[in-house]
Amino acid sequence: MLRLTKRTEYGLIALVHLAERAGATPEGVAPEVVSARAIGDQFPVPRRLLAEALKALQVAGLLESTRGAQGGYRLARPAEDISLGDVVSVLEGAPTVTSCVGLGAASSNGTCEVEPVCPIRSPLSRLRAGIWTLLEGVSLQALADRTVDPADLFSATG
Amino acid sequence: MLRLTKRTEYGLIALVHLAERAGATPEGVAPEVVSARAIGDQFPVPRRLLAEALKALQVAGLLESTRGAQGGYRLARPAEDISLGDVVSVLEGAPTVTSCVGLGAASSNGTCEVEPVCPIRSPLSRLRAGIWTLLEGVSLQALADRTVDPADLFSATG
DNA sequence: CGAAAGAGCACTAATCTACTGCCGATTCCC
DNA sequence: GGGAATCGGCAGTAGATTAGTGCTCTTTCG
Repeated sequence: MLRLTKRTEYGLIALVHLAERAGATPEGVAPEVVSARAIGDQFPVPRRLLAEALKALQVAGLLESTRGAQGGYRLARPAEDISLGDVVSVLEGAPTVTSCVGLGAASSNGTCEVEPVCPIRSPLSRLRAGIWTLLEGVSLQALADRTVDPADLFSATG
Repeated sequence: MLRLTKRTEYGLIALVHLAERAGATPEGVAPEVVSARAIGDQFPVPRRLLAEALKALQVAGLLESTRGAQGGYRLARPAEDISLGDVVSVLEGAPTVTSCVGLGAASSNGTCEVEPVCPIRSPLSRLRAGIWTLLEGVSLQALADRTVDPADLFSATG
């Protein structure tokens, strides 16, 4: 129901946390490597799930991981260069906003132009596409900035 | 996964259809009453589910229904005055973007200010709130207008 | 009265979600 | 070198949500 999964939530919490830590770093290569355990201790999130989310983000290239003792995660890129679209697509799976999806078997063959139904171009698909575009435009940094009103997240800066 | 249910899709399809029909009407009290069956015949949607969506929309006051033969549905308000937020909240259920939801049992009591975790104000909650605000700003009319690029749905006019 | 069309009600199958546990591979610290 | 911390990989379970279908009742037009 227009909801994001816990997995995304956990990942987002971790990312925001990392973003703040990274921000505190003077410069250089972000020595702030935070372990999954550390995050799990700070927030009431199941460690295993958190670890999964982090792993997924690492595989996707949004996070860099350091193994072994003293290891942990850190942002692979500055928070400004990570869009919510990136994060959500990794954590929630593919957007499924390709072209004409949404009407089930009838339009699953890919040829949508001759589809007698396609004139409507599934409103929901358009909606999803719109939302998705928005997510692309908002950076992790903006989300992490708690001084920003959620309502303004997508409007002005992004 | 950030997805809207089929139910919403069906409802949206119906609404868009009705909006177009209503637009064709010269003026007055929209004689264009369309039956669920008629819609079901035009689009590859399960009639039962479509009917459920329509019923829900009627109960919520977005649609008006006429029973008996020759009956059907029509928009209770002009398409410009129906926001996607209205539609989605009816079809998908409550937004769940009240205040501090999203962290499960820990913050389910309502008192969130003393919550030791709340400093982060669950990123996902903020995200949801943002998306929701957007939905409020887009009218059914805008969605129905197929000349509008999905990417622009939320930006300019709304 | 009969047909059309909106309500109301219950049930099933499939998918997704959330969570948990255990062990192997790495790497730092002592 | 050994111990401990941490990431990484793999399997499985219980619950919730979603999608879909059928049948009957009530209302209303013709």
